[in-house]
Amino acid sequence: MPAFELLHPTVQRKLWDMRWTELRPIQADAIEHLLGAQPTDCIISSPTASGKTEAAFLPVLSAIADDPAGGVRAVYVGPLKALIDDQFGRVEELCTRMELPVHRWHGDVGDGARGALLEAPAGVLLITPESLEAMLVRRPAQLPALFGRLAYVVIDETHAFLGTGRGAQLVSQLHRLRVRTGADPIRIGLSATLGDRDAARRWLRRDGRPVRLIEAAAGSPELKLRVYGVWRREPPDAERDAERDAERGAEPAPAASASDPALGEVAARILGSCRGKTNLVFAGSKSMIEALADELASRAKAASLGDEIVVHHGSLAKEEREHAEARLRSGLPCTAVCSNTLEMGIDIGTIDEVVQVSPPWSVASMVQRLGRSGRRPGTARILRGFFIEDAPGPDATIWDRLHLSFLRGVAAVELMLERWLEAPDVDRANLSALVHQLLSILAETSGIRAADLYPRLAESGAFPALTRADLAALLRELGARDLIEQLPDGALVLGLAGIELVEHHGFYATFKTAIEFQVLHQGRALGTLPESLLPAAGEHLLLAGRRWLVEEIDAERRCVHVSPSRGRQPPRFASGQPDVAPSLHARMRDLLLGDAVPAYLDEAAARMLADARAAARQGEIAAPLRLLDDRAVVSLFAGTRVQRTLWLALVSAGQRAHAVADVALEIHAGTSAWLPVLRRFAEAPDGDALAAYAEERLHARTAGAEKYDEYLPSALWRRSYARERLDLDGAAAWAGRLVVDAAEAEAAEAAEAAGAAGTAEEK
DNA sequence: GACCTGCTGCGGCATG
Repeated sequence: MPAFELLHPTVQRKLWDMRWTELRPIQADAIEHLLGAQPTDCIISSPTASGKTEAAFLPVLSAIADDPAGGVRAVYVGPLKALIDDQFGRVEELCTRMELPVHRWHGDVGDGARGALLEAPAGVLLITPESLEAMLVRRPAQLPALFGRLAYVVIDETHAFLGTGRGAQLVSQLHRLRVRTGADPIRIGLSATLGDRDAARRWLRRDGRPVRLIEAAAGSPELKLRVYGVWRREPPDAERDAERDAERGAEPAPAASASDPALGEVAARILGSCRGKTNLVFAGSKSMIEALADELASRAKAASLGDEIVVHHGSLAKEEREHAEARLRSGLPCTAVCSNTLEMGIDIGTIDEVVQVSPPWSVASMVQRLGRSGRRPGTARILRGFFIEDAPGPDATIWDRLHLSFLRGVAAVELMLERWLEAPDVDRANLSALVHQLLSILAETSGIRAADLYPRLAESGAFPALTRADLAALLRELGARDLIEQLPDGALVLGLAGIELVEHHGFYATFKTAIEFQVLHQGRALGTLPESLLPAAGEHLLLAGRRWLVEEIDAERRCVHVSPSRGRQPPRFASGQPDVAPSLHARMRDLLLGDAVPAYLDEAAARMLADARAAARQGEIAAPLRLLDDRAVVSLFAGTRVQRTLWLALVSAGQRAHAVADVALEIHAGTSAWLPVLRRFAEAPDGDALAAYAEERLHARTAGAEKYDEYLPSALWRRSYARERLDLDGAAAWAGRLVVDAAEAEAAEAAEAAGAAGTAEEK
């Protein structure tokens, strides 16, 4: 039967009303699968704005149209409140002719709307994982009435959940709902970019039931691609000013106007190609976003362009972000300087050009960003990359001259063109999320026997590596910390510390956030800054694309009061850095050692590549190991994890080694010192020992760790660190290879020395 | 130099 015929009559009428002339192939496939004879879980994968939401909701609404009440029949889980608000409008529009209520529930939803759902649960509910968590913890008795008849769960932006603690939380929640209410809904994942299809299916359902993959036929609109190299020839103004001040013996001016000429040049060129259009400019950091937006805005103003420059990132107030989104949708010329907050499917209308300033950390991220343009039929996707590199000065090292950041950008473009994407690790242990779900289950059940707890966690599929012994060790640790306790009848309940944790409103999220100060202008929220990097009163601050003077800091209320000003100083934000995949590093190395010049490089970028290749030849980067007089240089380009593992193997054995960016190592000792270390490591890599070193000496368990890592038994944390942050097999293979290379080099050297000695004797 | 996501219940006050 044709897909349209399978739809419920009211849904069909709605499509007539909306003057749809045909269903897209992905929608027809989804309808035929979900309304066919054997509907199963499925993943619908197709580009952004290709009608994925409708592909899921047309069949779901059809299926529940005649029986919409007696509980929520379909749940939509979204990773962002803004996305939920957008989708709420779209689903409501689809439901206008139907007697089918649509509800939304997240932190900004008022009591009235919440009451309406609780009073008569029915229809569709759009919700975040955190709000679902709050329901599980606070309203366990109401769950059967709310979700007992749940038939479908739609998970939007599935790729954002894969392999993350938040993803484990969501999968665990679905299992908990099933245990409590008996409902076992069909799961429908929606995604634009999937690096590993089988992994995505395994993540969605792990009990062996089939998961159907419904994919749009390959074939994307034409891609117009250009990569520009930009040289930073001199230090930024701030540095120069500081140096001049230092020479004069003066205090550095607090209101230094930090202007980076390279960023200014990028801004001028972006305006040149983007003026009069609607564009997204992705920059590498929030600090750079603000600095670049300021450069763009002052140039647009000086040239009297009507183009508006807006800003969008995670440290801006909701009102500021909504202003940017509305302006993008308006159709008036607009350039948004943004972070990955605009990667996901929030409605921002049609985008003409996507600009990437400084390389992204992953290929998947770049693909998501590019997916934002070329969505109008017949238009091309346009991507411009601007990669800034320091012009090498007299002190530049080989590593400076390799232009690694530029190379990472070009390598990411190359992999993107080959349709390669990073694969998420969906089999990871998710220990921090495990602690979170364990405490949450104790709150939900007000007590559960240990024998019932293991299956509830293990059978959820959220914690694939969990053994009974691991859980027992974890329970002992949590008991010792008063987070849980065991009653005389054997039931596990929350302890005093556990109750305190669960009752705090910060409990519901699996991720942690640093303490932040709110930035206010005349009582109006602009955004937030981390407590650890606050500017002082009297200093300047760029935020939300405008220039401010810090008037006063109210530590008690955690507020920074600002007023408009002319001085500019980019804000600072603390952050870690993600691990780069081995494939991306490998491609950087291939680029260095190859001789092909991609056609999309402009003249300066081609020059950068040529310079980097010359430096690579001079530095003998092709050789994995070079023995110099006072040190050994190891060129890895093997991914951050291999580098971290080898570095730990050396320093934990007392060697002086240090990392060169994340692609190489320098060992400051003779081979007689470090060769035995690597030989032992190659033969028997001991992940636990390396993790122990990282835990005790580098405080890896607190600094940069996940939210509840601090409550894990040491042994459990170490095993997961070794598995998730290190690459033991990869590093052991490298160690073995280096041992062989070093032995060969030394043998060659000895032979040469012997030969030289022989020649000397002959004389 | 380097990303992002989320949040309850209740007391107190103003307003119709």
